[in-house]
Amino acid sequence: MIEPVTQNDNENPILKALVAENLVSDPAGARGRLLKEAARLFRDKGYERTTVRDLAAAVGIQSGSLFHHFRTKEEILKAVMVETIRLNTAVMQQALAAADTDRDKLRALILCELESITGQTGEAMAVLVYEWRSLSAAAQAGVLVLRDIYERLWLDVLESLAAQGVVKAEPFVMRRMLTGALSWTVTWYRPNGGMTLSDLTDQVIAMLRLD
Amino acid sequence: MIEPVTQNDNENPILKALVAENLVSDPAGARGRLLKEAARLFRDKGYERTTVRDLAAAVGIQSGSLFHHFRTKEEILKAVMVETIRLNTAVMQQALAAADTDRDKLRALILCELESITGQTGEAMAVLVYEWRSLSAAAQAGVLVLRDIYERLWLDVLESLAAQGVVKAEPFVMRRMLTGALSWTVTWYRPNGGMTLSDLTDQVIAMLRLD
DNA sequence: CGATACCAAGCAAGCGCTTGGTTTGTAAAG
DNA sequence: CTTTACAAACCAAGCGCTTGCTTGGTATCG
Repeated sequence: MIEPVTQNDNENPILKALVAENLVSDPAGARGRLLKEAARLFRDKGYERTTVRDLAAAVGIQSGSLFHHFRTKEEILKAVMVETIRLNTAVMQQALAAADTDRDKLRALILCELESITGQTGEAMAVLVYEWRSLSAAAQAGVLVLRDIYERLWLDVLESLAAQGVVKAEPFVMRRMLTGALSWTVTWYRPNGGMTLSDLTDQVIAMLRLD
Repeated sequence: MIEPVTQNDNENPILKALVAENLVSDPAGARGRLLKEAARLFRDKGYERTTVRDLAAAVGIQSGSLFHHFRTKEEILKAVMVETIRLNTAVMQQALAAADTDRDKLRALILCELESITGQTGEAMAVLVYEWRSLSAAAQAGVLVLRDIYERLWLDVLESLAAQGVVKAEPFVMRRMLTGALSWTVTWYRPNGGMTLSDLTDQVIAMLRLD
């Protein structure tokens, strides 16, 4: 059996709410643990290089037993993406609500996305970005609906800043540039390198000359 | 035999010079044609999803015949990266020489990189960025030497702009952000979408508030 | 005539996934 | 409190296929 693990996702209330609504798998449960390990493996090695035997070994079961929980390997990838985007959308909405000005909101968005891409908890966001083409067209369509909601959060803030003249570039272009810039951090940023994610956020703000 | 193709890489003098020095394979020759097709396939489908049979079919030979030109599949990936970086370094150096101010130089760098990432001719730059982890550690080290030269071109300009107070972020952080932002365009930018690469460059400049 | 470029065939390994059967947790029935 | 029943979770084995790569032989050409 996939051993139940002592809850170290320390009581995140947002996560708990989503688990209660059955929108995200409990990370202490079998399915949740598998998805978490899958996210880490997919991020580190890529979807194609990760075998079902790797996935099974990561949670201590036989490869065939995986297919008791998921019908295909791709279904695992899709589940990682769907649950990740749900969690991060919820986290972001809360961070936005806590920010007053549009500038603060943009900073909150940047910090949130950095945390979800490079952080320990949300290793799956990078998967969502870089393994997109590994997903079949049919599965992509399903995830896209959720993704649009997420992107809306960004565009609303950027469009507001553009209306104020603070941002000069086209919001949708700028968002895509930021997507690339922030997700790319996963390849080079290391938390123990003397630079915190808050520092990194400040650097992005400085680059955009929004301070 | 890999059919020699009528030279449609229309007499690019930089390319010709590199071919003459044996630093880059002639795209009209067998090896060059293969590398070009490989770059396209790797960019579009990813290294892992591209099989040696795909590569062979793209140039009209049997899969086994590939190994007459390259010892392993990975050697093809490395060759694509090495030749790409050599070509793009040369192209960039020329573009830099033609620019007067540091602002103009940065604009030239951005436009060059966009062209090499999304353009028809240099489809391989995206491979260099996104298939990096598919390369073995040993091969990475070899390519890294060339990559450092390329990155130096960027850092020199950014450090100069930082010294002038035009750029507020740390140059090396900013370069990495730009790497991500620019390479990510390969996933969404389409040349026939009403936006030229020059327009896109302007958007980046506007985002950085350098106009 | 020798080197170069290729083909036809196929090997060993690894892939995603299936199968048939066993263990384990749960809960009602005796 | 035990027994019985059953579904969910898992294992051991392996199937069919694809993968990167090898081999032995054959054209082609200076």
